[in-house]
Amino acid sequence: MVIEKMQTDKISTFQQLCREKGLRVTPQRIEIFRALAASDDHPTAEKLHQRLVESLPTLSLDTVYRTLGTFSALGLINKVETIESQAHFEVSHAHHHHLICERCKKIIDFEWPQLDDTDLPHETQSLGRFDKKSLIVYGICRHCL
Amino acid sequence: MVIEKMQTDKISTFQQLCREKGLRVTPQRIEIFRALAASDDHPTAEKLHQRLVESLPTLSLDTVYRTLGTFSALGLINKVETIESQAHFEVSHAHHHHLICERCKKIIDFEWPQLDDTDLPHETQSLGRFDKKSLIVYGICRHCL
DNA sequence: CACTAAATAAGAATAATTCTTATAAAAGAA
DNA sequence: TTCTTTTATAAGAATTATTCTTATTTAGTG
Ligand SMILES: [Mn+2]
Ligand SMILES: [Mn+2]
Ligand SMILES: [Zn+2]
Ligand SMILES: [Zn+2]
Repeated sequence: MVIEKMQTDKISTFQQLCREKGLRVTPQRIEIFRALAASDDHPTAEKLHQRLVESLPTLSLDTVYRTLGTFSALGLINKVETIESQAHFEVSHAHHHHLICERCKKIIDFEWPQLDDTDLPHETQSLGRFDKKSLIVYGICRHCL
Repeated sequence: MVIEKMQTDKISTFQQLCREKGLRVTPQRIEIFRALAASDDHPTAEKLHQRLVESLPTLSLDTVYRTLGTFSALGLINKVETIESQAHFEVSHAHHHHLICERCKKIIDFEWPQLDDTDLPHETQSLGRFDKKSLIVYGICRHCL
């Protein structure tokens, strides 16, 4: 119930934002956003498409890619960096970092405000203006241990 | 001169390691390793190939990919994680992190031993056994500022 | 030198992503 | 609502990045 409400809120905030940015609110965009927001993993475009064709049988994979690109440009979602060939996505939320299991490739969120608040080492100052920290920690998840 | 010596050392260490691992020392492997070790950027397979065809005109792109894969499996080189489509590579050296310029996409190394030595937040303990930290910091390099 | 296993070149194949174009449908106006 | 304009979509073609297949070459070894 609370969860459903959160979902509804997320969706209407999303629709709001689309209108502000001059983007049309299409069923495809709503469903793609909803599906990604409902994911607790970090799905690929392909995976999302697989999940969505159930409810939108004519949805094309291209639309998923195109829409994820649009959302990403708006900062609504993030492309998660990994060394894998397929890109992974997530709805933007509280800034966080990722654990990646080297065996099953699962991506797990965790927060580390202490790191976020720490300044980079002094010598980086001369290299440019850098800020957004994204930490990836590799290891083995508890299911694979 | 000192640099040349370092290079020679790197190459012979490399040859040593190949033999230990039962890998044949081929001109292609030597040159690919040399080219990557001589790079101060983080080239893609394609970029490396472009650089190498000058000295090895028959070198195939496939060999570059295959060889980088082999080296990577040995831990001799690293695939650098970015959200870009093409993979970037570097010869393994002192553990370090990366600054990525959002404008020119340049990848810049920096070290942060303090981060390396800091334990992850307590709540990650239950998620598995994670250790290898890889920090990417996004921003604008000084040339693009 | 001769043998054998491993590596390579070349091009075909595959996987991931993006592009092209004809059609559909949102948003806004009448 | 209906009409108009503009944007988004579906479908499949195209492109890009990477990997595979196979015939040939070569490193390592005796
Ligand atoms: Mn995440
Ligand atoms: Mn590096
Ligand atoms: Zn795992
Ligand atoms: Zn730059």
